[in-house]
Amino acid sequence: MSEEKSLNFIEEIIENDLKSGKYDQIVTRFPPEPNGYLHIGHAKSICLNFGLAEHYNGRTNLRFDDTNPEKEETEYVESIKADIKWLGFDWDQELYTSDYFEQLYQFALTLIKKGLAYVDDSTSEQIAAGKGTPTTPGVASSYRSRSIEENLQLFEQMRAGKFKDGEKVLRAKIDLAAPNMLLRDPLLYRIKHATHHRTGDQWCIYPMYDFAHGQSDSIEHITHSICTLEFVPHRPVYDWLIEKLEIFPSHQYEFARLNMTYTVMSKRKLLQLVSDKIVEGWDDPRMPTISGMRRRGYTPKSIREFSRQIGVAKRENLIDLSLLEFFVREDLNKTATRRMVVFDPVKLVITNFAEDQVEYLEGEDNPEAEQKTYRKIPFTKELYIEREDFMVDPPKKFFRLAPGKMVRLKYGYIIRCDQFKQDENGNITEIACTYFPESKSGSGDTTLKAKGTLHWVSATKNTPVTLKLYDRLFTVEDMNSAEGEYKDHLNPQSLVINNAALAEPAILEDAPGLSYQFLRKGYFIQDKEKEADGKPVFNRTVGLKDSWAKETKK
RNA sequence: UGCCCGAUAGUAUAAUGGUAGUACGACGGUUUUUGGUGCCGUUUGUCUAGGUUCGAAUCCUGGUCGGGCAACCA
Repeated sequence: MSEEKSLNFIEEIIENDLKSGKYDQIVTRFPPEPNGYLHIGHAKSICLNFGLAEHYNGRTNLRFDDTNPEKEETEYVESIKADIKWLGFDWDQELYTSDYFEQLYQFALTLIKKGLAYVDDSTSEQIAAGKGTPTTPGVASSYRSRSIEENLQLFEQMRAGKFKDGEKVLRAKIDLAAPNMLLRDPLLYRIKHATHHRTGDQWCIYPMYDFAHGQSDSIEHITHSICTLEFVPHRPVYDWLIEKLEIFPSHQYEFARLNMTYTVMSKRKLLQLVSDKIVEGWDDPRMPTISGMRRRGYTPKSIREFSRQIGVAKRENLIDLSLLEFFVREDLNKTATRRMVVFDPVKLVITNFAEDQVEYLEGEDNPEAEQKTYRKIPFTKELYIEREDFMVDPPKKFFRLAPGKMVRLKYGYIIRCDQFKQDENGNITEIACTYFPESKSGSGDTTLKAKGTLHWVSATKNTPVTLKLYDRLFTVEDMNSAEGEYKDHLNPQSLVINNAALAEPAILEDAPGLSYQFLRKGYFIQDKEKEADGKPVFNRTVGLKDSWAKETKK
């Protein structure tokens, strides 16, 4: 980290706290609720929390915020841990808010004994009504004036399971006229006779977010508790509880959550996409989840770089998907193994090449690599090229194959198109070419020149592959302000399957998990699933930039 | 009509009272056995009205616009 970089507002706070001696070491935490899979928005938070601790020699706890047994599952715990590790971060301690249930209960007793909390028998409707509105103060329920002894007894009975769900709650006694609605006696505990993924049936009362998060931060001596903007109005509650409980003063800081074009980022909506089977699962490559992006071929580095570049601020934002794509291309360009795959094959015959001859050409695995490695590519009389790479009557700027024109076959020879065949509908069925042996790749011969270079595969020595071409899940840029239901804007083209593609044979020998660039096409990664007949499936991570496509649109 | 947060190119993000910069995008050029990559260049910005000051994106006041807050969710 030698480069001069300006600080974001949280880094400024930390540097000041370190300089002033307020803290010797910073402690952050990443506090996911295990009720869904992590998405790219969480990745921003993970990079922030873990990155800060890394940079300032602090530490970061992973704490599962599991105070709502009805929504939380162990499956989610495991996926969250795997995603954080995959992103390249290590937590100091693995913790659960449920580990603190006894401690939190004791905190609640402390509050009651101080006359700062009371058991309320009102229904949730009555409580909501009693809170008033933003412009009118709330009114106290008759239970607000219960004695400390009665509150203590009732709260113990709540824990002991004497009451049904919703019969009673514990509330803080703060200020029913506060302009901040959250200060109007917020709920601290509710009764839920539900089985918790870790504590089982040990508890039937569960703390609310407000009574769990800040206290957990305090127990762990978190110095900088970083969360998203929607918790700003909770901060006075956070501070009030810490003050009244006289515990370690953690502080909360808020930043704007990540929004991205053409996608949704709420766990509720993502869960719906999964349960309504609009996508295949949480790790569907179209999902903005970490696991989906991993399956799609995104790299941890590209996500970390993306998080760094988007910065941290307090203003609402909507980040261009193209920025994420830039970072994954940047990373993959340096690391992806090059292979040739013809997506839409059309036959090409080299008329002056021997019938049964197979010539093995050498192809660089990656022109950007410092240590060059090569693979063999079989070259034969009959080949396939991309249908779109041939035109009978091409426009001026078309650098590809056309009658009488010359192109280079990548890693091979320059060829000239002499003839072509068409069916009755005008579709090209075969192209006949002459090749020039002296133009062989690497020969250094420069007498012949070709403007374009095409990728190709042997017609006899290739392997069929399935290609899954993914695109944005939605058709609307800003899904937050899109009219109607978000499901109205699903992109019908978000997945296009190509069953006709043919790949060079080297692809069968490659190590699993390799990132590929299919030459002139895009970045791909092999999917975990194969076709029933064993045919490999490749997911498109992102296409290559295509200035020809842009040109043709003009 | 209460309280809170925010407002800098198309999108993000810097400038911490002293030359408005960076990245992505867009556009153009160049190199190239990937119409990829690399390299070079162009373009567009301080929400508004006052005030303080030699000097304001920055400080103050009013307004406008955007977001949030009245879950036994987090």
